[in-house]
Amino acid sequence: MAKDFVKRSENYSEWYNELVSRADLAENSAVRGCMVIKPYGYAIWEKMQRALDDMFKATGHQNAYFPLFIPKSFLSREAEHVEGFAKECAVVTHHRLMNNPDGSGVVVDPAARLEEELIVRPTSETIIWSTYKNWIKSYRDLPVLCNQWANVVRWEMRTRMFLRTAEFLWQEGHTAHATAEEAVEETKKMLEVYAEFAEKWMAVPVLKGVKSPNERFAGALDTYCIEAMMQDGKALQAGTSHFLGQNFAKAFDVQFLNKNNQLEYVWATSWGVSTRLMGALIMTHSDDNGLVLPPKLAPIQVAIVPICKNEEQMAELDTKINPVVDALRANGISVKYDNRPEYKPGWKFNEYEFKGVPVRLAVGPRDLENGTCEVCRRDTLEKTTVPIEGIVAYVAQSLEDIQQNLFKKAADFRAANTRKVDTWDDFKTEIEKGGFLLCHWDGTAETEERIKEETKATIRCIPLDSDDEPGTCIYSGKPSKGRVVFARSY
RNA sequence: CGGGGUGUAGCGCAGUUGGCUAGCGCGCCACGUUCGGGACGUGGAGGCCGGAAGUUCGAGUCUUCUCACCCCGACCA
Repeated sequence: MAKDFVKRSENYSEWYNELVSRADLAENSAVRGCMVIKPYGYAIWEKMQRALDDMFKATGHQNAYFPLFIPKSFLSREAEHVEGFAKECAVVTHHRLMNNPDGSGVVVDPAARLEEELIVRPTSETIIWSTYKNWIKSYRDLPVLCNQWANVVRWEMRTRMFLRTAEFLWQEGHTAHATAEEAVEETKKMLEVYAEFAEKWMAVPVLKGVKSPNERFAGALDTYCIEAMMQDGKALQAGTSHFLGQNFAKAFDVQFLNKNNQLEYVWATSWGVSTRLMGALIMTHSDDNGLVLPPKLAPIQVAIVPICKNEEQMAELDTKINPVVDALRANGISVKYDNRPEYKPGWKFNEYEFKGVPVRLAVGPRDLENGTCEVCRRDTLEKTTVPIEGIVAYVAQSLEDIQQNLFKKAADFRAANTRKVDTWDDFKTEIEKGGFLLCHWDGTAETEERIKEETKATIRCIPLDSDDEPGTCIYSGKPSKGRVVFARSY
């Protein structure tokens, strides 16, 4: 049991903050709104990166890198785009400091003012499309399928660890295509990649859908998204994939000659997921005993705790356990054998439990006699004593079971908190309970806006796999083509 | 930018109507006993009381100014 750890039911956001800091994932930095991602948290991010990067490569993408700074004039080339980001940009105005004449440290040298200010990228469409102009002349140059792993800055008012920080890490894919159809296909393909990653790796069930015009990315024709449900019933946008049409090609004059020797503007997509996924991961699985990690993303999959009274016993345990460590590692399982004498077993149990290590093995004198070891699963906290002989297979199976079980638990939770609502009165009471509400909507921005004002709920997405029949809008009573997903969100 | 709040040891806090040597818990260091669910004892280290100015014999405490951070609203992956 975690000591002095607030329960989810008591104060969900405090639980989240405490968890992030006590599990050693991240901490606040000296810079407002910016966090330090600690080694354990970063190790999880690296595992996510690795899996995603492999998937991007497998779908034909290459990594590249574009500058952190964007000339101010670039940002304003696409009207909607600048409109969407202008209010949250960090701006570089000078390039030199000087000693303060009064002797108190350094000040900005007024003589070093930049001719044109530079924006710290909030996203890279503009700098990338200004580059693509040089890369693309002919249909033979297409498609361009690039991704970059980068940091971006959005000067947010209210920040929260991983969920919304002023600087965050992400990947952004930027592709260029000869036809609209191909670009749309790319947009959807990457949404599928994100959904697969979320479900297979993170064990987070997601809803695939398209955003209403209101919630669309600034400069996109269509924004596809995956939406996850957190344990407090709120929605979290976990990834987006945008069909940008020819907006950026026109803004940066990127044209190509097609097979008929005619000039055409290039079609674009962009897609991204960020360190926000860490927030999704934490809030989907973790419990009142701390972090719970799906085995596929756990930096340590198995922690082994020896139990002994003295050095001789420890030496004996070492000789028994080291082969087990080797055997597990030979099977691709990441193991931490924690034989530090400074910490007691009970302390270690709590430590690895709080950090979400999926499987813990404990081996003590009792086990030495019986040729067994104790296996404890983090998801269920069940303990079983098993023969040490078949331990590798047993652990491998447990890791798989945990991965499945976490997904199933999350999927069941989502199912239990998703419901159809048909009247406005019901809507107002149901939204207070949290979760996803499937409702008819008349398709207008006005209705969406009203509902948001009155209930703080927004349309999370229009589900892609909706087979719902037409109905009438929950708010206006006007005709609706199908149900959309309403929820309060992060 | 509005409304509310907090700055005292690494972290969490106490500190009375101004009063003499600024405390407590956790953590940290040393030694010993412990070790199957966060051990215990003894000893120890650690402070510009956010910053500046003022009132006073005397300021962590009162006044003014300032800075930073947190919470609630408008913005968002």
